[in-house]
Amino acid sequence: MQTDKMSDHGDVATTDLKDKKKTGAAPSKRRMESRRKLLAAARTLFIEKGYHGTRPQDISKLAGVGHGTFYLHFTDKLACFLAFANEACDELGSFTQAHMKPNSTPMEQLREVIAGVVEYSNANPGVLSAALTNTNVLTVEEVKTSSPMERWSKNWADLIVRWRDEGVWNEDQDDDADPLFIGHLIVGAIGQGLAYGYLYNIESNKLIDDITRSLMRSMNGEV
Amino acid sequence: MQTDKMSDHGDVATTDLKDKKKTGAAPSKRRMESRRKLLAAARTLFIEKGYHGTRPQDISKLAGVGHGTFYLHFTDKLACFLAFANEACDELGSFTQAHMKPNSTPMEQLREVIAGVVEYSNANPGVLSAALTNTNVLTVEEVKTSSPMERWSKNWADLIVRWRDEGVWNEDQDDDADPLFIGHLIVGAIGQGLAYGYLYNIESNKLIDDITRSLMRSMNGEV
DNA sequence: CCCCCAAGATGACATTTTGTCAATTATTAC
DNA sequence: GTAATAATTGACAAAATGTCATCTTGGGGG
Repeated sequence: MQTDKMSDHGDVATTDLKDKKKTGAAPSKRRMESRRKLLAAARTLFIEKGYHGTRPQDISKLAGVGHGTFYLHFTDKLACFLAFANEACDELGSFTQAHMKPNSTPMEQLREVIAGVVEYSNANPGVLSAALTNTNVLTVEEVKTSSPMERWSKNWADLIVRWRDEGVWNEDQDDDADPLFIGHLIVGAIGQGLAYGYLYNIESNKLIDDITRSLMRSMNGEV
Repeated sequence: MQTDKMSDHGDVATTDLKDKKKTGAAPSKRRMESRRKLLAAARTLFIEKGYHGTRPQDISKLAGVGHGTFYLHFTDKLACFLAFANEACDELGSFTQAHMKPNSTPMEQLREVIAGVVEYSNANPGVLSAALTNTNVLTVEEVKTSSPMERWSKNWADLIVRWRDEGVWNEDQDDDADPLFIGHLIVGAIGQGLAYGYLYNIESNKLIDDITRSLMRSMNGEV
């Protein structure tokens, strides 16, 4: 620990299986099951106790596997946290994807996606506020462009491009901002918007409406 | 460690002097100097290595004080991190305050504040991305309403109220959203906006313009 | 069905990190 | 200058992290 070897927490967006030689051997069922239990336990504990308050020990115990097994799957607590955050980000992505209604106005589509986020957040309390975070706090080594928030921003950027292609925007604009930039703004705003809603106990529908309206305006769409 | 005593990381927004009996005795000059050195070292290391990669040991050594001194000032690494984050938040507050030009339009004022944030961020690389973070990741015990981002959101809410009082907004609105809500959105958007600017090397003036324009729109002001 | 063996899991142990406190040094009040 | 108090220190104790020799499991071949 604290040795100066270049650490390898960057294997995040893909599999996170710690070792996995170049041999394309499929990970066995048994191995995958251990990993699944560990990640489930990690999720519970990171949400309940935070990063600081959670020990690899506790994760193994809750997962019902031996202590050493933890280190077969993750190099350390940080790698485990990043795996958790990425898993949550993917889950959120699929969940909101399923909320898309293809043939509607951008306003309605936007509202649907945000409703999806809020619904996911209600169904999985604490997950987003723990996972959808700037992982810079924890480490500066991670490949920044594959952090969960960064990936989610890209999803939004894609959506915005699609909307623009469909020509549904106001046209009196000379300043089409970079979709990726807008994506970042949206992600930041949603993250804080959810935090606000949670902290001050805002009713879901009001929260969805307010976030939708503000974002719609910031993108210069029709409200 | 991991004992079940109720831990006390909540003394954050105020002094963070770990003990400080009820006697209103002023902290001695010597004590304050130790604390200052510790916080300076903590800032350097948290930015350089992240939370995970920084040990209390390292902070004491870099600060040039004995190892035990660290624990005289902070209960643990988490308390130290929160003190750092709060200090940075206050610094940012003062810095942007100084950027306010009283007799100008909201648009100009908004731009000035954002320019202040960007300037601060350039002058103090890494500080905001480390400090202006959702501290939920690290701990769930902190009194949420006094987290750095929460406090910054309140500053923004005050500003928005002032602007509204001055009657500079569009009036064709039936939906004046809660200023505190807008404050949160702004803080989230700025945080991610800065991350974007840093990650993709956006020129400062363009970044300031883009953030300003988007936020102005989201608040339904004149662009 | 049973034997074999390699992937996987385990937990005792070694290492590293965190936290405490009796002893020491600096500061302040008189 | 001296006594009383505040602050610091680092050796040591407690706890967490990480390793690895050994054991277990499950699936393929006979």
